[in-house]
Amino acid sequence: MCATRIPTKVKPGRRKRLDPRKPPTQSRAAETVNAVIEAAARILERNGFEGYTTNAIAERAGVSIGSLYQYFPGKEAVTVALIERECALLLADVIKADSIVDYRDAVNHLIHSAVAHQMRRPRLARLLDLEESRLPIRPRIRPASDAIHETVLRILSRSDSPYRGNRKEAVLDVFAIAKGMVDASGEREETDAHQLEKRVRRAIYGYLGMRSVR
Amino acid sequence: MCATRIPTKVKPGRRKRLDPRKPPTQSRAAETVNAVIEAAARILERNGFEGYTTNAIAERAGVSIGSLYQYFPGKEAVTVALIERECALLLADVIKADSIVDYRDAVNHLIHSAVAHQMRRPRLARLLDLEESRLPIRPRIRPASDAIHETVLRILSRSDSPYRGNRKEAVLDVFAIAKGMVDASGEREETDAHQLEKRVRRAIYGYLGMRSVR
DNA sequence: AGCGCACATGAGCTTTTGCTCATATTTTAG
DNA sequence: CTAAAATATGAGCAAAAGCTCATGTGCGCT
Repeated sequence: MCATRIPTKVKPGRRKRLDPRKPPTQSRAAETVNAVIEAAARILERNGFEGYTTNAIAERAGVSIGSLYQYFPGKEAVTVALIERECALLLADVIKADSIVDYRDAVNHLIHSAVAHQMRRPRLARLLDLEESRLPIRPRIRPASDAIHETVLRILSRSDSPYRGNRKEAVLDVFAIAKGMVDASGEREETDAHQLEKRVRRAIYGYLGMRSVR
Repeated sequence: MCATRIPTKVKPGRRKRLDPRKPPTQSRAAETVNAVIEAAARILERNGFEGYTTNAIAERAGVSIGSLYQYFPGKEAVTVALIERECALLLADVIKADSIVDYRDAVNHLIHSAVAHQMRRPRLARLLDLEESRLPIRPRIRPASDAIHETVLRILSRSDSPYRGNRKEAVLDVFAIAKGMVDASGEREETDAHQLEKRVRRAIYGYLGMRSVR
């Protein structure tokens, strides 16, 4: 019963929240949240952006659409959560470079992390990169993203680094090179990570002015 | 009068055409087509994907929505036409590398073309790159795209090229490097093309095993 | 002049998709 | 055991966007 629906007036200027609505407190709620995020990942992997809708995500997750919206204010929030998750995974690996003493080995580890991360779920990684640059989502993803950048910056700033240029710029460029090559490789469905890694090393060594080892 | 609308049954499997519907024969029609393409470019440049709709494109072009659909079977077809146009522009510049005798100069020209192309309308170029990899549009864009790749391949295959690896692979990698760096640079709204060009050269020289000039 | 075809128009229909809310179920706490 | 809080459900609304078609206008040709 009850009255007809009051039209939802949304002021055009109003920004949509991208953070989860309620932090889940019970474990079943946490499961729901995870199921939703993983479902989103699987849909992206299988069908790309085609059919990447909230209803489809909820269905695939085996939860109702209402539940999805209980924890995420909108579709983009799900994507952001997914990006955060993947980003955290990458960070966990990247950060190990700090404990590698040899400069060259540390750089190699960074490159390896990037390539391995993209090769784990290539299509997903590539599509998330696209989404990340398409949406102005930055704020929410920043923490993890910044931590990664800072790690790379730390490596490039070591006393035994031969690099003498603008280091912050170098971090961004190195990222751009790796991302560019690795995404392109994923797009044409290459599978040989080792082979790709060698090529990325060539480009980055060249950029950083490091001599290649024969 | 006449019956109620017969619901347009579209089989899910049916592919949508991406090529223009009718080739315009009169000059006013050609003008319409151009206006639509340029309107699409301007909307992408100004507002990004937000509001990039067929209705908006038609309105901005100063033509009716019906006219748009007379020449383009759908929104994506407009995007494809726009990409083709930009791609042709790039090709026209890239192809000049063939007549540059010195190998290093030729490579530099290629890099310069790529950077200049992206700097001309940075946001547009970047968004089109995104669309290009997001949509499975390849078939229509292939001709121009292939011609560009072949030019690069020709340069890398010259007898005085020191590069000894898999050349087709190198073409793709060089593209990936340039595109990655240049898109990233556009994203953070850099404006110094010359500066960027130098950095791209470092990476590509490194990849190709060319010595940098001091 | 006048016929025919290319071109142009835009109201409005269909589809798609994001999202809400009234209600039901489960869990936790006292 | 019971009440309250957390969680789950899904029919269905609203908005946005894609697209059609009946109709009108202008251009070229004989």
